[in-house]
Amino acid sequence: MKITSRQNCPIRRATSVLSDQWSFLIIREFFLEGKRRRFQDLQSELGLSPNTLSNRLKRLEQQGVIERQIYSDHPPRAEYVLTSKGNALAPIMNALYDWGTEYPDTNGEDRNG
Amino acid sequence: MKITSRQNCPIRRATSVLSDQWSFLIIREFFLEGKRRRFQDLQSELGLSPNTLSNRLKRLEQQGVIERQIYSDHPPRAEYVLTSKGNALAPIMNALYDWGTEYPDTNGEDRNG
DNA sequence: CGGTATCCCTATTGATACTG
DNA sequence: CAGTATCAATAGGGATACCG
Repeated sequence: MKITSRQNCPIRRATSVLSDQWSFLIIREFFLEGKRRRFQDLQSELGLSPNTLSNRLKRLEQQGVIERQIYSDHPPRAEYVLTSKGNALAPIMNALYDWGTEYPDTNGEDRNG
Repeated sequence: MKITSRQNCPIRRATSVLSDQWSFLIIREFFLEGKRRRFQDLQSELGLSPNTLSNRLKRLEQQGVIERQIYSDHPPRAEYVLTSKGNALAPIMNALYDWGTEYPDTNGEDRNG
């Protein structure tokens, strides 16, 4: 890692996308549960309210991490998939996984999920 | 990555520590600027208010990621260093760095720093 | 220098109800 | 099913002043 400038730092850019809990946890679901996730899947898996999930998904879509595919069926069906940019998060998720495995003792408060 | 349970997931544990922007960016400073960081160094480098920095440092210390060393000099001197647990974050930071380098185009709003 | 104490603003989140 | 609308609670964070 050869960071030379704090301005425009790659880590900063990365964490500006992954700035909050939900973004990480939503992306985790794609690696955990499968390539294609539906709105209600994510909601029940993560236990968040629909408006929060909607906001996070919109942001992630804007950032090019996930892609939304909507089918006008009845009932309607929406599927979210990782883009190549989203799939490229795998090393980060793996690194987080490894670290969380090696140091399981965080006194961080736990939520449902 | 073989996640079997959403409960007690290592990624969840990791992100509960690295839940916010500042934690990542504070830790980044240790890898960027050096092993030992002082309060004022971090504050001027990151451009945050002292109370916010104080809160983040306390939490990171509680979580065992950094260690606080206080010297009762005049003027007083405090130094923060990464613990082994904190140093073990290097792969995560590297992965974030790589991803942020490969995908520099996030429309995430930028701050100072 | 290394913080703490206030005050205040904003974003995030949950809860709930509702729509196409 | 896949969201949107609304209201309320909370935490994160900035600005500023102050203390040992």
